[in-house]
Amino acid sequence: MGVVAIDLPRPTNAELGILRVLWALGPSTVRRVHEFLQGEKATVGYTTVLKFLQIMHGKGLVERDDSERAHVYSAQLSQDAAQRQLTRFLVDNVFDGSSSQLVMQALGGGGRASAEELAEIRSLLERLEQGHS
Amino acid sequence: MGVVAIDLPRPTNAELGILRVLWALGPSTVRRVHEFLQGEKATVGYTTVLKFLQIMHGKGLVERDDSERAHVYSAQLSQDAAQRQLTRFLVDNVFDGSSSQLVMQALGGGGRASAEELAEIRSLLERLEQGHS
DNA sequence: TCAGAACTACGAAATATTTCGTGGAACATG
DNA sequence: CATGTTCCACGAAATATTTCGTAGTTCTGA
Repeated sequence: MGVVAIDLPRPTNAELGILRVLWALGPSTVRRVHEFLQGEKATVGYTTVLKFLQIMHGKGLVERDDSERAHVYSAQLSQDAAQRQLTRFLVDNVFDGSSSQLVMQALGGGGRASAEELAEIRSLLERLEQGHS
Repeated sequence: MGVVAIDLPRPTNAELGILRVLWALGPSTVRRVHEFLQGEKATVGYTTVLKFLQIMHGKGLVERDDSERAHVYSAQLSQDAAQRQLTRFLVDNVFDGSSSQLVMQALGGGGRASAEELAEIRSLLERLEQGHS
């Protein structure tokens, strides 16, 4: 189905934009999401945000608590899961299946990584090298 | 422009599918691209591939040599550039701007990475740690 | 030469995505 | 209670993406 070898349906750009807000704020009303978006750069109408949330709810990307008049939405697709899915997508379709190529790219590419982060990566690396005895 | 903070226009899924073939084969005719795609899984018509190549040429994603009857297309967006762009997109929009989080994900996540690749990563890591003195 | 094969260009249908506006219900308050 | 505000549902326009089919041209081989 489709030219690209893909199974999992990636969130669209706009959906990602909404999810980012939900990940940052936690469960939120439409108004909160909308206000957050104003604060950034996007000029997007209130009902646009509402509509997206409704669509995403239909797709199962967000949960809805409609016990109050102002419905509260929360991400159903966790940030962690999205990270896994999209990283896999990138590896499979742009990095010839080589996750270490992606690592090289992410580490090298103008990357700002603190000493702490580098240490964390190193420790993970050492654990992996252990398993490679 | 749009809810997601993005400037660079990502290639669409189908476009990525075509680019992958061009990256793998190098400059190719429509027929070669189409045949390669058959070999995989996709069931896609010849004129569909042709149309995509034309559209992508219009967008500047591929180059066209039409000196022969069978035009030869080649990726204008290099695999390397696509890797940079999409990695940045992922970092910015899904990893809160933290490329090392992406590294952790790519390294950890079910990753198969050979000993050689790990060594390469380690060496890059050490170079980065140098710069952090 | 002439039928078929190989190509390109183009139109257009079918979806998917993105974006609001309108209408009506629920709520707050002077 | 009258009226302005807040909120949701829904319709629908504008665009973008994905996919072919048809028409017309050029080439090839019997």
